[in-house]
Amino acid sequence: MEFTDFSKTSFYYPSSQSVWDFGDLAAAERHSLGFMELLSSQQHQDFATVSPHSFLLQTSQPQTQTQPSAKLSSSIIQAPPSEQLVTSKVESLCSDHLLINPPATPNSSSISSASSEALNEEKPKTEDNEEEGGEDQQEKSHTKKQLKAKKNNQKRQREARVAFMTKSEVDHLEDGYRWRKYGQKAVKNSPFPRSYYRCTTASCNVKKRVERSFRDPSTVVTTYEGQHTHISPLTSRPISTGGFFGSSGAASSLGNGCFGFPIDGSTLISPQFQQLVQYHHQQQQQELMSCFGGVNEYLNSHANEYGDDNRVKKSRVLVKDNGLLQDVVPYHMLKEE
DNA sequence: CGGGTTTGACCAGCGC
DNA sequence: GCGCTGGTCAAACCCG
Repeated sequence: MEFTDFSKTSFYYPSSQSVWDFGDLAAAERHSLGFMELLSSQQHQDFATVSPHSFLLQTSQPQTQTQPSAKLSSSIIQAPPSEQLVTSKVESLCSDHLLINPPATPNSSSISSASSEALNEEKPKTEDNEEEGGEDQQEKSHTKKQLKAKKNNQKRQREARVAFMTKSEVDHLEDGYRWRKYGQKAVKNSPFPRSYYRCTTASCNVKKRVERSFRDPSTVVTTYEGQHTHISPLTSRPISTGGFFGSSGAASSLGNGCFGFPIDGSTLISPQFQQLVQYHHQQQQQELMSCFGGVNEYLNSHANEYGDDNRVKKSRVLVKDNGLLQDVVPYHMLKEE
């Protein structure tokens, strides 16, 4: 099995409600903020999901096409619920690419409403489909309901989306889940079509769009919508043996973050990202230790900037204690400290 | 034969 | 209202 090299992946967070036009990534980048700016601009959001890697992602450096594969860059673009586009383009000190994950189930009202609608869509209570049975019928009725909702003058609200860019020659990147393509559309101002995929798992309505950036044909933009309601069918490794956050949907397995700060039920990390990070981690585990050293150094030197952000403090302390690193990093590596 | 892909058609939202 | 665009459907097709 061959997994996507997510070390070359940049992450984006389109608004849950606004349609992200990836044809204008350059515009998004023009609005990029430094990572610290991103942090400060997100004070209203729960940033317990910030990883130490992210703290390392401070130096801003343009991403170029000619970038050698060994030279990695990372982008974080987040569109907060206010629909204000906040972007951050950062580069990792340890050639890493991790994102600050905005709430998969955000506190904001806009996304929360989207989530609740998604729930309603998943478990609709209608009179239409009472006589209908089976998956197909449910899907059809689901569509009917969508149409009905639209007719009721309700703007269709989308699930929270997460998108990321990956340098790859392959359009459809293996991410551990099984997808069924259900559509393809030509993209305006782009010679590359956009493909639409749906998770093949029954009762899981996660979708993803895959398109190639027309500005950088070597870059594939993948946008996930929704959250998996199941564990990745292609992932069998449990969290304790190498997963960053554990498998998607297994909230109980998120007892500790890979970076040392605890991830409890209120910590908002989307399953997609957990999965991505998991693969990412498997590839770059070797680099972690040096990264964490940098994290603590950085956190200490920027303590004032973070103010009394308990989450930052917590991560700093716990990183020192290795946290779940004890699980994911070979013992001898820890001992070498 | 089952599951995935292709592709034309359809629909809704949005801007003019 | 009209046209454009994004998103989805579904029949036909492909493939192992």
